[in-house]
Amino acid sequence: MIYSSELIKGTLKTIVLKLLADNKKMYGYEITQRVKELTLDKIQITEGALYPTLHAMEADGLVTTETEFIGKRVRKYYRLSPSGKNKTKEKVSELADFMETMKFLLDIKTKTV
Amino acid sequence: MIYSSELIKGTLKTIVLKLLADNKKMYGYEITQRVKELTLDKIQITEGALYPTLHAMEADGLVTTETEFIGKRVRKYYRLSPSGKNKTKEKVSELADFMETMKFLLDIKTKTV
DNA sequence: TTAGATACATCAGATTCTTATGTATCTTTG
DNA sequence: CAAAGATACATAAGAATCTGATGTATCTAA
Repeated sequence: MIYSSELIKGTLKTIVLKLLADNKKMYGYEITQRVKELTLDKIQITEGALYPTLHAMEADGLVTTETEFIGKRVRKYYRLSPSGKNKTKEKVSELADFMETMKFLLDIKTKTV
Repeated sequence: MIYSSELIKGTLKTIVLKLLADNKKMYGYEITQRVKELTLDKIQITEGALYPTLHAMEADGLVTTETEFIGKRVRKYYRLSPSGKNKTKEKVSELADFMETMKFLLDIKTKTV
């Protein structure tokens, strides 16, 4: 089962930030594979969604980049900046909080009508 | 604190379905207020987002509607259809599953680099 | 009487994802 | 060794969905 894409909307940035916080530096393709692997294929980040997001994060100063060559092939590594680290904390705790709220909403049993 | 709007994207439909499952019938404005109240103002559904969603759910046969007059003012009640009830189960369990996965992702401590 | 709440609805613009396309290299397999 | 598949980047048209504004109308409380 793969989660419907709407569900993943809004969490992509948080996922990427968290992965970068745990792994010092990662490149785009690696992020897509890592997420796929960690979630047993249930979350599949497409490159069309990821690359623009990474570029936006770079433009926002949340990450810095380093280009590395593996043979003749280029790899672009992303690394959290200090403000990216702060952003990660914010986003992760906001998502954790949000999930608590959603859990509460979904468990409501009391009929009010 | 109000959750960033991206976070709520993708869960709106599920929230509405679940509320309808717990409350037989509700009208649009009531849904916005109930969510606001249940989440202590942390989730605020705007009418611009809600009404198109309700209309789409009606077009999809997930809900039926009844119009009622309160004085001279109209109220449009929404009620789950049988397929809407099934959809609710699907959506709620998918979201619960997704949240488990996200929790796991956000808690990853093992550094792999 | 006037501001705020109740209650519906639509829509331009913004954001963000999907899907496809494009380029290029490396590796595995028949 | 040729072809397919994986690795790795990137962009872009179109779709979907939300924001924020606007519009209409009624009811209630100050």
